[in-house]
Amino acid sequence: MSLAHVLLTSLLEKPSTGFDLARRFDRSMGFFWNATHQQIYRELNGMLKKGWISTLEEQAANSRKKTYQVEQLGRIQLASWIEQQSEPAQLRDDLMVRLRAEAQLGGNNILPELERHLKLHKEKLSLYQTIHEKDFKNNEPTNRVLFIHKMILELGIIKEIEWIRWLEQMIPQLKKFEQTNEIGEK
Amino acid sequence: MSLAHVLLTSLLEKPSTGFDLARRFDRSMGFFWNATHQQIYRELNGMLKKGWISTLEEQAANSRKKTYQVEQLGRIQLASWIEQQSEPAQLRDDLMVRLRAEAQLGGNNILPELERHLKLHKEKLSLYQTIHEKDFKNNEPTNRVLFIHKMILELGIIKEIEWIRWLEQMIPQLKKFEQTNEIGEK
DNA sequence: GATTTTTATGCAACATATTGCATAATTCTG
DNA sequence: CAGAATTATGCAATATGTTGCATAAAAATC
Repeated sequence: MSLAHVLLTSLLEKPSTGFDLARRFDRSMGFFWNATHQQIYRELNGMLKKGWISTLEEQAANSRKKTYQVEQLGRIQLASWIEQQSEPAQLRDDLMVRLRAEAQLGGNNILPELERHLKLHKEKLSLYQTIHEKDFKNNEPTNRVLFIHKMILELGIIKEIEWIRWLEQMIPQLKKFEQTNEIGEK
Repeated sequence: MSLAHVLLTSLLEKPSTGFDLARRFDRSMGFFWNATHQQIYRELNGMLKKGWISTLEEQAANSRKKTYQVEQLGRIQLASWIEQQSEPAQLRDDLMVRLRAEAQLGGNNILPELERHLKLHKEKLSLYQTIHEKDFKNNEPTNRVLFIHKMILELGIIKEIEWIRWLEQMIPQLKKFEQTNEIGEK
């Protein structure tokens, strides 16, 4: 159960509302974890009941907005969770399944989807690069926390670059097979 | 629900038992999809009920072993599923969460885990490279199916290489921070 | 100032995944 | 050939994730 621990980490950085957290998942957080607002609200309520987090009292009474902060119990929980081992993230990549299925069944309808993904990866890369420029202009952060954040972001950037490179190799070669077929049919 | 479609694709390649399929997930299949034997058996039973697959009759009667094959309904299902769009796989990487959490809480206990992951990625790379050498000795497959299989495998290889490269950059730099701390404390 | 959009939270139902346990045939090993 | 390891399947309980819907305050737009 690490969604809870992602949220705890995020809340340690800055007390936030569920909505804020959801937004952060769409940005810097998003490339190593994702969650819908539903999951986030449910998890926040769960952690509140367990006493890992609490709401700030200073909220305007008429608003539904709730800002959460980490309690001592949450810190202890997070610290002990860090010690645990975990296996490398295992992929579940729909596009690869489709590619392999399409290879098996024949047809050549996968190209538009590959091109769509190429575009999406380029957009994501561009987003990460913008964040990188904004947050890490100066080359070598002396601060350990900043260094780790920088490295995590750079891993995200590398992954997007590799996707783009792979797709840009894949697409023209699949097109070649398509042409070969057309010629063959004539 | 694409586990079903992974299994269909796998069964199209070769009629298999649940156990066979589970084993294949640990190998070439594993880097773009994973599943426990539990999920696989449950899904196979589900697909059997829906008539997407059937068992081969020729089984020895006294054995519990069941070999499944794809039915016409399964083929149709798979073909129509291929047409659908899907978003790029979203990561959920425990190690990145731990890194960021540890950055936030302080401490420097994450190094052994990073080193363990480095070892695991090297092992996986080595496994993929063995498969690559075995299956794709000749450089350019003229067969479209083989070409796709080769490219998928190469994506897996690239990803492992990038992990290794990243971890090998990360580990010594974190060690430097550790040393700096020790000197600071003297 | 009425309407739309964005911010903000949540329930309920359903789908999918994980974990621990249980079972039994088959093959390997001493 | 007895015992251990591997092959082979599955139930039940729990945990986690997704989808569709509902609500309402606050801010922006017309």
